[in-house]
Amino acid sequence: MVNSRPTPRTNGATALLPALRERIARHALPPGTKLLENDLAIEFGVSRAKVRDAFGVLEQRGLIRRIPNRGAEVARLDLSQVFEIYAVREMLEGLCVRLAVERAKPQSWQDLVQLFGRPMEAIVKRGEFEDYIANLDRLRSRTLEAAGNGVLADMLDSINDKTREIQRRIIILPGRAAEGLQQHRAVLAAMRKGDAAKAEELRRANIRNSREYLERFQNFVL
Amino acid sequence: MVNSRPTPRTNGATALLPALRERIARHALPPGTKLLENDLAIEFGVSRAKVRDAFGVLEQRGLIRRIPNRGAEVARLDLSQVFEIYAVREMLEGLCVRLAVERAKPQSWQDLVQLFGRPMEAIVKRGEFEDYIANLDRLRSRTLEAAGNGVLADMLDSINDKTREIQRRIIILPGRAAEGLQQHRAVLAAMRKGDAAKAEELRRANIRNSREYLERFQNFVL
DNA sequence: GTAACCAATATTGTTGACACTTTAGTCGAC
DNA sequence: GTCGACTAAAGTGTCAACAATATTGGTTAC
Repeated sequence: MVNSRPTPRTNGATALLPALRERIARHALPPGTKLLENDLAIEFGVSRAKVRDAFGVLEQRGLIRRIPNRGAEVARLDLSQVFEIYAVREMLEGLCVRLAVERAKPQSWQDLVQLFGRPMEAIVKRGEFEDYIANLDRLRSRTLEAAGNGVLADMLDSINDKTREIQRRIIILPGRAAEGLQQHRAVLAAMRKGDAAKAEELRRANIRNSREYLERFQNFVL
Repeated sequence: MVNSRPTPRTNGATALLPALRERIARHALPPGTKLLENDLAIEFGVSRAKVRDAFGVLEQRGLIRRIPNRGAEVARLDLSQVFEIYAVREMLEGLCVRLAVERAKPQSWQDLVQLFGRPMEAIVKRGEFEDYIANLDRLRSRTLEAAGNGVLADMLDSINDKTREIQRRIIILPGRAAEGLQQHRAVLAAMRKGDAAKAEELRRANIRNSREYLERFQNFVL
């Protein structure tokens, strides 16, 4: 049994897919959870066929695994897959930042530069990880938007779904948030100056660094 | 009506999805072609539901476009999307070559170095584009395999499906095959020496160059 | 006590019928 | 002759019943 709330009364049909994506990404449905077509159909008030359709999409995105006649379960990422993702992510996030800098006016980053100054420092000091992550997402989505590349956006989205929870666990590792903040500041400084190449390299270094934390603390994170 | 052969007597159910992918990628089904669920169900000897499932996957991969109640048609790539793909492709193919060089023994590329010497030169001279492309695919799949990154492989596969036909048209542009061959040789030389960084940069330059051809001859290609 | 079997149940897979939407064509008013 | 409303046809979307497969729990033989 997955979840016995009667219904989270949003419009079921439309909400099904995004809702599942969300739950899987945040590990509200942790890896290995069996997904029963009937239960979900009832919970969301849709037919089983629709649930099946949604499963198809989720499988394609690599969020669930389906075994014929045995149903679907939330996909488990093993360490090697995570590292594979990191290698790709480093390239794509770097590209994203570079494109964003090339296409947007340097002063358009000013508000983010400021946000990542004192306010973020305070957030890190107080250990307010939720706010930290929310601001990181803000930076991320602003950059993606400025990059103006839909294909890239799709790929990064897909990667993000799979590693959101892992990123959260890395952020709360000792010293990581503070170190990450320094790096994001450096990236933003380069963006603010309009130095696309430098911003790209700094962003890549930032992701490599995050990856190193994962490597060091992998037992804790996975 | 899409195709009225009674059945291409492979096992329908299994063959449906790859077959459609193939036909779309080679423009056997050109962009804009309407795909009728019933016709395909009959042609492949499967139920409409299966066709629908396959459509779901194809839509997710960006190969077809579905409009509610109006059916599915082969997706049209406009120029801006193609350039978006090229930006991503440059990064990912570069990564792919770098990983391959880092993980494989340098001498493992020897046979490809030789293939891309005299034999390929002769192929280019004679304008045997099919063979040229076949060998390019060989290089490509060897590199992907050596890179050993499944996530990357999926993404490049997906990109390839969408741009296979365009790449073919670029290759037959005046001078492109010869120029491309020089570049691939340079990449392979770096790979053979085990110089991952150089191989990556050369591969990226190769793709940028291909992109420039597209830019220059876009009216002919699209 | 354990292992092998079997029946009962739960779950997924498939099918066909039906409802809804769009499209194309026809007829008639102006 | 042209425009619009109506009708018929074609195609997609939905659902519920049915079939096939896997799982569970209990029973028996050893």
